[in-house]
Amino acid sequence: MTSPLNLLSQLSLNPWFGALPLRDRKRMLSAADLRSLRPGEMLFRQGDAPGGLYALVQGKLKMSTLSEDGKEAILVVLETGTWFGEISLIDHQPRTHDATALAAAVVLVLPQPIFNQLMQRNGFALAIAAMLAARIRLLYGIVEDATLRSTRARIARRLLLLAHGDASMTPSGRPKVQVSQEALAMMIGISRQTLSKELKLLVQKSILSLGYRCIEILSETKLTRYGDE
Amino acid sequence: MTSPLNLLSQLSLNPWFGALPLRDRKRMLSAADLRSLRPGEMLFRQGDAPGGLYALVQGKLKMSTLSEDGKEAILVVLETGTWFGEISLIDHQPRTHDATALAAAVVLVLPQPIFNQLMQRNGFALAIAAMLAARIRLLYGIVEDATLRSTRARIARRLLLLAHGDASMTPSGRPKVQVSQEALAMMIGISRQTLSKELKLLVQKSILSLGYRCIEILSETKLTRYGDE
DNA sequence: TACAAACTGTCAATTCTTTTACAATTGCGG
DNA sequence: CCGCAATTGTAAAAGAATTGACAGTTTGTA
Repeated sequence: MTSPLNLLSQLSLNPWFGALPLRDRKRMLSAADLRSLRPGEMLFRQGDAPGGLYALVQGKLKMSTLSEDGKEAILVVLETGTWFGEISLIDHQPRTHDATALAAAVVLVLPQPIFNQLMQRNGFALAIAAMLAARIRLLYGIVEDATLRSTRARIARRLLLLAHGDASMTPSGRPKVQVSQEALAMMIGISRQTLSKELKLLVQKSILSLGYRCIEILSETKLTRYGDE
Repeated sequence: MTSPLNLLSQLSLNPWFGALPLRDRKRMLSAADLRSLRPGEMLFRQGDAPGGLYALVQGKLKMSTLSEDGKEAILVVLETGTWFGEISLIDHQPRTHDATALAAAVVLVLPQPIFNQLMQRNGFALAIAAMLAARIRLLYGIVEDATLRSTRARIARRLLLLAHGDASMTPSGRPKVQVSQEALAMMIGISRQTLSKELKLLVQKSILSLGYRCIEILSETKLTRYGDE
């Protein structure tokens, strides 16, 4: 399952990693270590010193921050294949978020020195720049949603975002978002109750169907329209 | 005022640009054109094809997006010396925001081909990566504020953010934020009336003093405490 | 200098969210 | 397979923000 060869092909499914020259990819895998996390275990905390570049090999990780008064904001839930943690490596500043395993997880850890070496190669630096640009576009979208869209529209848009980032599909081919309503509410920045009410509304319109820790999108088309206000 | 030499020293006040090797800085300036904008004129629009890398030489620019129903969200108001517009150059995707001159402005335009050439040099690519990382940290902060802080705290924090990005100081050395309340409200994502009420409250506590299109911060310390909820 | 346009202050009515509280359901570990 | 912990559904009361409306203020400019 985690033999070097399978790992290479599995991680290469990620478009960013897959587009790197084979040489770089092999170099990264051979220099990296695997680390297992139990559910609830933290990979790093906000404020920690940078430790390395990570790839999520198995399981789910949430990136979140806590406010002084104990409220939690979830920035994103990472899916298998995602690379993350590069910001701290680039600017040598503390980690911006807590990274916590939601389920048993395995991450690949590329030590900082190796990352620094790779960054000396211009092709790799350009690839990292492209990754950063993608992150920024994503964040622009989130900021835009937060500042000028209604709660209703933000729910729809976040669901679509999760559906795309998330590979898990139902047998019927419909996207299934596997997050608790509580966590989803924390991503959007609203209360669980408000979210619950809005979701019910979407169920009535047969745009969604709800399960335990799981939201199935029945009609992406309708949901998109819903997200346009 | 805009002679090549003055331009170099003026733009070098910006930490990012100032840290580039002199050779790169000269190369950039000699390859770039100046462009003047009248108040209200747009440098580019959301959805436009990438045109170049920009530096604001004089005046003020706002970066904003419009929603379908006509509401405007201002991401940021750029101050003199800021470089911007790099995302589209990196990922070759359309511009993410509208860029509009708030006052008569002058921008430096570095054509895309020159930018691409520079990116071939690893030192420059690393500098761009650092710039992107800084953008991402800023955005993380904005997202965090939007999702888990009260309106009150967000106002305080955004004022502090503007005060730092903004070089304009009063004779007494206190930071003065020169933005209309309407624009500030659009950045935070609240209505002008709500903002006005909160600002008055801050005036009563002698943390701020208000003028026409201008907010003076009397006590950064108190304002910071206020922003911590 | 007088006028128009842009900006600010304030209020009441309305809409939207959170909070608090509790019942019902689901899933997993022993 | 039973029970506990996590999750979801719902409702009423309280709290906040938006909307719409209008008066007062400042600025620049004709």
